[in-house]
Amino acid sequence: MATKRASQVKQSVWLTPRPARGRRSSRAGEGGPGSLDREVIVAAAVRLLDELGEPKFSMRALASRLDVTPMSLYWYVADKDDLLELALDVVAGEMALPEVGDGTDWQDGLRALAVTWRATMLAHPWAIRIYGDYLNIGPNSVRYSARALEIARSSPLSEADAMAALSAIFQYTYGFTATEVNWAEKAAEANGSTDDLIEEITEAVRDLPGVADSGIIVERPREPDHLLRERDFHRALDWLLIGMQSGLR
Amino acid sequence: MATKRASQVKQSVWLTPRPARGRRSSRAGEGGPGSLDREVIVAAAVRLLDELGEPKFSMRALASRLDVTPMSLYWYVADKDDLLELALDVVAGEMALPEVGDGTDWQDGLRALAVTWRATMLAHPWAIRIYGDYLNIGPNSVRYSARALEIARSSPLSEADAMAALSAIFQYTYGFTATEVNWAEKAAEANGSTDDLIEEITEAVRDLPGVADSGIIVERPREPDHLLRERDFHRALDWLLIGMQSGLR
DNA sequence: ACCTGAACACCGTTCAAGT
DNA sequence: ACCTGAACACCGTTCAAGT
Repeated sequence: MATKRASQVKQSVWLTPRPARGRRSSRAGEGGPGSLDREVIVAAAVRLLDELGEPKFSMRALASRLDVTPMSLYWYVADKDDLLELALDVVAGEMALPEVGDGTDWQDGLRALAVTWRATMLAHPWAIRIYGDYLNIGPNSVRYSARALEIARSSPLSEADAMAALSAIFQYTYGFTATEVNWAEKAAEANGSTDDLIEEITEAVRDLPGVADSGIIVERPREPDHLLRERDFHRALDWLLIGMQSGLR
Repeated sequence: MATKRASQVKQSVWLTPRPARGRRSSRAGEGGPGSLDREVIVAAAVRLLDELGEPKFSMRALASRLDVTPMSLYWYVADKDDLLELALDVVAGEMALPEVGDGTDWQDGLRALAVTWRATMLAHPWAIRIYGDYLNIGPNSVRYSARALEIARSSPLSEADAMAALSAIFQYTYGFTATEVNWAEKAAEANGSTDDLIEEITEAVRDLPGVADSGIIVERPREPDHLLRERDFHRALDWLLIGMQSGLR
């Protein structure tokens, strides 16, 4: 990730689309070793990433999952970076595209864009970790971005404001979801729920130098974390949308 | 990162603070090999991370920079994770704390919190990449968080809204800055400015399948990127603050 | 055309040993 | 108390070789 060719903008698989190699789906659904294929490899990568998480995922682990030598993968993908970029676009393909136009409100549209993005990333926590390392211009990502553009432009906002609105919604959603995923992963490592972890951390932080002696009160929320999270996520979206609206007069 | 002890919540150096080992600053400013110290190591780590970036930083590289064997570092820090967590708190120490109370507006306070956080992270791009992997409860981080709490509570918002407001500001700022850093890093890899990169990508994306044939117009902004970024960053903060304000009546 | 084996240049970290 | 050397269990990727 981000450790790529040091020169031009070949920064993406999608900009130098070598054709997928391997048997071109002759007799579909054959299975078993030997039936390698770029799509098969990428699909297996997504599943293994879901299983192991990004830090434990490796080319070697993927190869052994597919019952081949690590190096055989390199017949189909240029390197690990390219494979991950392909995997990201598979994930992007899972995002439900919100409707646009006539009946639907642009504010509902923007919210729906945020909601589907978050849901998809929560389903593949590794994806949000590497998301920023790639351009995300695969067919599925592009489809999503195009719809996002349409929705933003269907609003009464100026072109500049519409673009800023899209960025704002997206960057907030990115930050929120990344934080969310990190807590979930920390909780999983501690073999507990996010609530347990928050409880423990809150206790511990209370006794920290600089906290105990200052006047700050550190309270843990009295509400289950996932409910609070849901509410807070939408509350900030409300705030953003209200703010956007307000500029219209 | 995130590859830690699989059991309890010893998830942070700060929760199990082994005393820093090494000569306790006898005759300060001695320099040269042999004058190892936890602080010296962490400071060197920050500098090397600034220089190399996170992906190229390694315990071995740090050791060779300090003219010692890799393993000598492990006398002072438990592992790489702990070292990075310590480095992150050094960075947190660079954040300017906004004033709170009487004279100053809570909205200006929240904005200042976002601005200083972003500025600090832009100065140490590696920091934002690993930020989410740690609890960030070192003394400097805690000082910042405490001030953030004070500012939020100085607002007329309800306790719940004040907490949600803080999250919203922070998560938006995190998302915005992370995106910003990623673009800057991609530009650096391509040996060009962010503007050049955006230009090239925009051109390339235009010709992509699914873009060319659809009706979407992909235009590049007519304004230098850093200006646009500054404006957009603050515009979304405006929107959030307007939204928060609006709930008060 | 597709896959393998050996090898290279890396990692973080262990352990026992040196001073 | 502090530092080292050798070794282990990993990485991604090269290259030449097999079929």
